Amino acid sequence: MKLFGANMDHARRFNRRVVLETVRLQAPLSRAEITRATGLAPQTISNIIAELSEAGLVRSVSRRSGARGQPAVDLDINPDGGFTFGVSFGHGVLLVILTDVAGVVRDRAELDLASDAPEAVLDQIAATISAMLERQQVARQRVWGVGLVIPALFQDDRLVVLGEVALPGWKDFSLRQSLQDKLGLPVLLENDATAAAIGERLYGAGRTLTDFAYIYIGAGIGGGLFLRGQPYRGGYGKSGEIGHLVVDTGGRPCPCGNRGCLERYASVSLALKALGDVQAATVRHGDLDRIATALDKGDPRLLAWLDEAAASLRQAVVMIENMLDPQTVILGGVLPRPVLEALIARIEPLPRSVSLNKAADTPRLIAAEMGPDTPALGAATLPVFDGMTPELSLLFKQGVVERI
Amino acid sequence: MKLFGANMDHARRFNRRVVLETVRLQAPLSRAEITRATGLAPQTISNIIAELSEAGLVRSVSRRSGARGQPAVDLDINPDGGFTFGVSFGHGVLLVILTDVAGVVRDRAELDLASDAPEAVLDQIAATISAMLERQQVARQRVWGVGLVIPALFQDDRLVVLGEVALPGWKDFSLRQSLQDKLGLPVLLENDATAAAIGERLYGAGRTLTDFAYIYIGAGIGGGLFLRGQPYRGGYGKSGEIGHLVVDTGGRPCPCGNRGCLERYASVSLALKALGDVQAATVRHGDLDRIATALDKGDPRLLAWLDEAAASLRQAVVMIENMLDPQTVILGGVLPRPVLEALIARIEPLPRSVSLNKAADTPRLIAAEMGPDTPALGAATLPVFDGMTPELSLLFKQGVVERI
DNA sequence: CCTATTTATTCCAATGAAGTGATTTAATCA
DNA sequence: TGATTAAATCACTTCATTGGAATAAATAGG
Repeated sequence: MKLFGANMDHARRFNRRVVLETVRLQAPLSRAEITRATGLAPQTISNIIAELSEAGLVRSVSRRSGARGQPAVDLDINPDGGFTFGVSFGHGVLLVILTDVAGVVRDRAELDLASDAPEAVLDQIAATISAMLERQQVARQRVWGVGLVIPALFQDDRLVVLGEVALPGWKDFSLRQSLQDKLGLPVLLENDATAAAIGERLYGAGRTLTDFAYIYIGAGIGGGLFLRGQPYRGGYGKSGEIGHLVVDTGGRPCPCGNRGCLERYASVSLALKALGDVQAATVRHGDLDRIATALDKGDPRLLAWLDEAAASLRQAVVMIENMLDPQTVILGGVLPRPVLEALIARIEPLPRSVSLNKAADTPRLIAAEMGPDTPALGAATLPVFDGMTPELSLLFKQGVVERI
Repeated sequence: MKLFGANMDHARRFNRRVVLETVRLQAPLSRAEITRATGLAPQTISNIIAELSEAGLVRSVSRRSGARGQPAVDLDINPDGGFTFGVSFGHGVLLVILTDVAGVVRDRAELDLASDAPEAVLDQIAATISAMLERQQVARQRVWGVGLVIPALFQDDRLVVLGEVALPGWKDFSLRQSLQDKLGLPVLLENDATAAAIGERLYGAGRTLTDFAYIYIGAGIGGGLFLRGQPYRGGYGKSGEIGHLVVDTGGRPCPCGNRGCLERYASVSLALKALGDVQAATVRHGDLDRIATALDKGDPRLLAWLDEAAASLRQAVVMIENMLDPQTVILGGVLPRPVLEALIARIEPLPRSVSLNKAADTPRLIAAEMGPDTPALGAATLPVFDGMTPELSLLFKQGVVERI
């Protein structure tokens, strides 16, 4: 265990990020307001804003009026200040999106995978990214980085397989480094649930939260944790494997070796199976539409799945609450919004837990705000998070994305 | 959500703590070694050590020899640099211990509570502390603070009651502030499990760990989390309520309203009940001896309890692992060491979880190193932790204990 | 035994970050 | 129109870390 000391340069970078994050979360706001929010001196804020404007990350939007005194100049994040790519990949579909640092999607491409081999996939990603940059007239040096999301767990950039084997040939492939070398851009790798949690934190239901758990419903079930304002990845980078929380002692057997795991009751694969899909291990966009339609029509097979999924998720939510006492639990994933809401309606009311007597203004369970593109959107937020979020300990190890 | 900026003074205090913590964990070591460990310049370390020696927190112990070059001067923490009190209180017994900053117990007193009223208890604590200071010839200004541990959860220094009501009259009493005013010393309040986790982190099985979960077996079951090198208290300060993790769906009813909670299978109260104790809601020291004796004699009633407790704890450990992927899980509490070890032996082998394929050098489940005095020992470490541990975010809000 | 080498530590001045206090700017209020 | 209020900036100060040179004290080798 090594503890690093801080110097002025660390403090400097830390403060730029504090200011940037404050602007991002509370824009529009003035220099004077940033001063009050951060506790830094007005002069310091003035200097930092000058630098951030110079770098094109922050812009002046308007003068305020109506109050006494010199009118405040409102600032916000300059959307053209930077761009990121989000790549989600899994189950035969490759989704690439281009967003700006304000979180607006600028371009989007959905492709069928030509091959399952790692090298071929990376080539396809690289080609798509180049084409998008060309089409949108974005210079490569204005791209902060590329987020890559895969529905799996990692340790040191390599896949870790817990239950069934998903992707043969990928296990010992250093995905992140290979793509980074190929693109000449910073690449960040994350599992789907954590990426989704980061996305919700930056632009969605978690904007103002520091501590929450994200339950990701995809082909399987994943969990992303945000604790003390930072994603929590655990001692070895594999936290949030809530799909294997036991919600029914002695219940259905799971490939992980235990019985009654959450994933055996609440995944999209199971919804598809309930709807009569034989090959439900993979989830494609059309499948999600079918689920939405089934809900619309009140298909009893889907309703039965909903009930079962809700019952098991209810258990999981209470476990998460009792263990972590989060501000809230966010339920999300690839499910269409109406299905998600139907699910939440069935999960409630929640049983007693430590979260019971908390302030009433935060509900215990809320729906994620990003839609079915969540994995790619979450991926796209990774470089923004890496380059914007203030966390001293991260500044000690030179981060992947450094823009200020 | 408010983000604070850093200034030179923050960096300064942060660095003193980094150095102090490095010395604490790796002593004996030289200035040059601290330089390499922290990444700070040799001159900086020299200055900081000069200051810390001046303040009496660090001392030179010896010159090293045998190697080339100017011999290094070994440093370590000066035990006389400061003192703390640990007070644990619950179930009719008050335990007060005096320790130095190196973690050595200097004095100890076990008292029966004269009364259950808050004011009377605080008076008794204050009197005991004054007597100890007198007896050990320790000046009050050399005391960093007092840690107070109660087997309950808090929110803003007030008790929060989840299931049964434990202490009538205490619910709306501002314990910490009252005792602090009475003593004229910084007082820190914590629940038993979190305090025990902090204690293990500073002086016990968690010395070199940054991420672990502590399962506290007392009258009930509590959990303390240590994440990213800091205790994790959750969004509202009530994390770690693992006694109410459901380990047996539809199992025994629990006062919390659910069924099959861990606490219904694995607490010391239940062990006592199994041994025929009718009034098992409270646990006294004699009770623990009885449990140890029962194990010694192979009492089948205790063995049955051990098996049941082990089965439910096994579930809980796997849940914790899958949710948090900690470096390890520490099992501790008030149980005598042989009983704790018998329990661990019965919990193993652990089922599959994300922790399965981690580096083999860290076992998945280990026993706590502090004995039955754990609550008070943990309490005593609270001021040390507060005054020594480097965490920038804590420095923003003026901490309770400030010694450097 | 003496000198070169190695390593730890300290002296002194430089750097560069935030902070301070006075000043300027630009609005509303009366 | 002048007083008041608040935002933002200018010129200068403060101070913790840093960098480079110097010093101290041991071992290694001839």
